[in-house]
Amino acid sequence: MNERSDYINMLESNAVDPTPLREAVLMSIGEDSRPLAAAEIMAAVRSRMSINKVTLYRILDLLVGKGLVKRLSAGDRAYRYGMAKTRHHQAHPHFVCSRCGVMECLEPGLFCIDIRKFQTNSKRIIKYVDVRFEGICESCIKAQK
Amino acid sequence: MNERSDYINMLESNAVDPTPLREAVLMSIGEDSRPLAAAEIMAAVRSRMSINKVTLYRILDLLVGKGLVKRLSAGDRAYRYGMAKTRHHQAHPHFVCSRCGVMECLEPGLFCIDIRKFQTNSKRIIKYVDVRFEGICESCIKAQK
DNA sequence: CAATACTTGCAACTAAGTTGCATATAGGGC
DNA sequence: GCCCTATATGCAACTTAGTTGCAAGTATTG
Repeated sequence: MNERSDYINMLESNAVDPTPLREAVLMSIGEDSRPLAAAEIMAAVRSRMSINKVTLYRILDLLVGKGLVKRLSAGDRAYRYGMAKTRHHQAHPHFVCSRCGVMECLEPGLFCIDIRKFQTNSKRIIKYVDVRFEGICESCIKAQK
Repeated sequence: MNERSDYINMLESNAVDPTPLREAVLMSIGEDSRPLAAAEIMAAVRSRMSINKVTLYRILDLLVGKGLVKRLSAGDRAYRYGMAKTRHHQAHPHFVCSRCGVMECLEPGLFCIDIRKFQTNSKRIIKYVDVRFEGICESCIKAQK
């Protein structure tokens, strides 16, 4: 999807020192079409270099804090991390397979929710909406045939 | 909301032996307007009787398995448990406060998602849709003033 | 080159939930 | 009533995913 230099750029333009590990973490997330669990990111980074899990979690926290990465909940107990929405990357619903736990992105705009509508008749402040579909993914359907 | 006997009835009509602990767990969930975390259910039950955490989790698994209770994800690492949808209890979106973590139910029908629409242009089997709003709850807004 | 700040690693810890196994407790059959 | 089996509960130890404290390494800056 992107050049290495694009990731370095993203880091720098968010005032994050682009260390090799940070670059590798961001790239692992950015190069995958699906949001990944920390363990998957760890495996991806470790295929190229060595990283400690604490460092990984701290880099993830940093990237989430800087708004580069979005922390998603998959309905199980492990977060998934995906690239945050940018000009080229709209908000979209996600799908989680209840058999294998994989998370996939669905097309944006399949439906849109107007947060302001809720805002008016609510005493709460609403910031995000998260739409998650659950079911069986394509490869699990194939596998059981 | 309900009589004790209603909960016993629910259990029996789902072929679950209505032991005092199961009844207390189901009642704790049913009498609260919000879906509760396991720790909250534990506290509620323990105010009346003694229960071990393993027993609680096993009862929760059983009730979820029998379709009496729904396991919800709040975006943090603890599940919430709420009464499953019945004739009198429609599916509805939830709200989670990102400050205190409380989960609340929103009115059903504020928007409806047609699962079949997704089904047609998807190679996946979709079973549920989960809509979760995130923001600041009323009492946290008051607290900061 | 020393002082300081930032980054990474290691070990130990935490929260939420799970597993294995032992001990109740409840019904059936005789 | 007593034995046998099935189900329910409890206790301890374990697991997973993530966090904290602190030490050591690296970089930057005056």
